[in-house]
Amino acid sequence: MNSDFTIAVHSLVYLANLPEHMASSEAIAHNVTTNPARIRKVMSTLRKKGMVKTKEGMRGGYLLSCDPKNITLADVYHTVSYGTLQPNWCTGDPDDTCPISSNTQVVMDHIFNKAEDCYELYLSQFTVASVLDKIKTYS
Amino acid sequence: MNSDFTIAVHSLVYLANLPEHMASSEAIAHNVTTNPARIRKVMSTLRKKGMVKTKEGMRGGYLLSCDPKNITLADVYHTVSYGTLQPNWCTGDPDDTCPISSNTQVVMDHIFNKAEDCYELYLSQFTVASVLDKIKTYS
DNA sequence: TTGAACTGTATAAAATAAAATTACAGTATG
DNA sequence: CATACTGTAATTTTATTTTATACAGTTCAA
Repeated sequence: MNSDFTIAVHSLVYLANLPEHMASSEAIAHNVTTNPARIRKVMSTLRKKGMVKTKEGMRGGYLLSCDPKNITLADVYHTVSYGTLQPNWCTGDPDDTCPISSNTQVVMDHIFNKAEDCYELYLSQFTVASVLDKIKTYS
Repeated sequence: MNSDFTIAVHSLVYLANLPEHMASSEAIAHNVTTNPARIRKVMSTLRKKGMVKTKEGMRGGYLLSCDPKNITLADVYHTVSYGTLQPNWCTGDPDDTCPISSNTQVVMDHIFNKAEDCYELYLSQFTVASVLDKIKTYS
C-alpha cells in the first residue's frame, strides 16, 4: 500500500489552510516531508478530477478549485488509490482442477471490490474541511 | 499490504472442504501456491486464537477447531492482519511549528483506526462456510 | 527405541514495490 | 529573454514481501 492517499489529503488540507488556497509543489513537499516531484504527480491526478487547478510558469502552483467542505476523503481516495485494498499477490492456481485452488482468488476479488465501496462510504463522512478542523483542535 | 489475510482465508476454506477438516502445511501450501513455512506461520497465529488445532509429529497437521459457519472473515482479518489498512509511511514532521505538518499524521491515524472497525464490520458478513459456497458456485 | 513425518521458528536470500532523486522539456511571468 | 514554475519519465535507493533453507522439538508406528 503506497501513501498517495495520505499525501493527497495532507496537500489539500495544506492548501485549504492558506488564505489564497494556493502553493507550489516545493512548499507543499516541505510541509508533507517528501519531494516536489512526488507532490506534482499526486496533484496532477487530482487536477484531472477537477479538485485543483494548476498554474504553470513563474508564480505558478496548485490552487484548490472547490470549497474544502465539498471534497470528501472518499473522492480523494477514489482518485488516487482506488483498488489498493487488495494485495497484488494471487492465491492458488487458476488452472488447478481443484476448485478451491482455482476459484478462491476470484471470490476474494469480489470481496475486496465490495470492500472498496464500503471503505469509500466510510471515508465520505470526512471532508478536507473537517480534517482541517480536527488538526486545529490538536494545536 | 501483505497477503496473510488471503492466505489464511484460503487455508481455512481448504480445510473446511476436506471431510476430516485436516491437512498438513505441505498440502495446504500446494493448494495455495506458496511454501509450507509460510503456511505454518499463518496457521500458527490462527491457532493462538483458537481457530485451528495443530497436531505435531507424524500424521500431524492442522485441524479446524470450529464450525466454518462460525468463523467470519472479520475474525480472520483481525487475527492475522489488523492494522494493515494504514500505510507505514508518515506524513509531515511532528516537530514542525506548523500544525498542518505536525498534526495531520495524528488525525489520519484516527481515521485509519476507525476504518479498521468499519472494514471488520463489512468482513463479518462473510464466513469460511459462505466463501466455500461461493467458490463452489463457480465450479 | 528408533526413524520417518510432521510443526515451530529463525535467518538469509531473492523478488517486488515504494520512495527519493535527477533530469529536462514545456509554460507563464516580469 | 531569464527565471520560476509544472509535467513526466527514467534511474537509483530503500523498504517490504515472498521464498528458501535449516534445524530443534514432537508424535507415531514399526
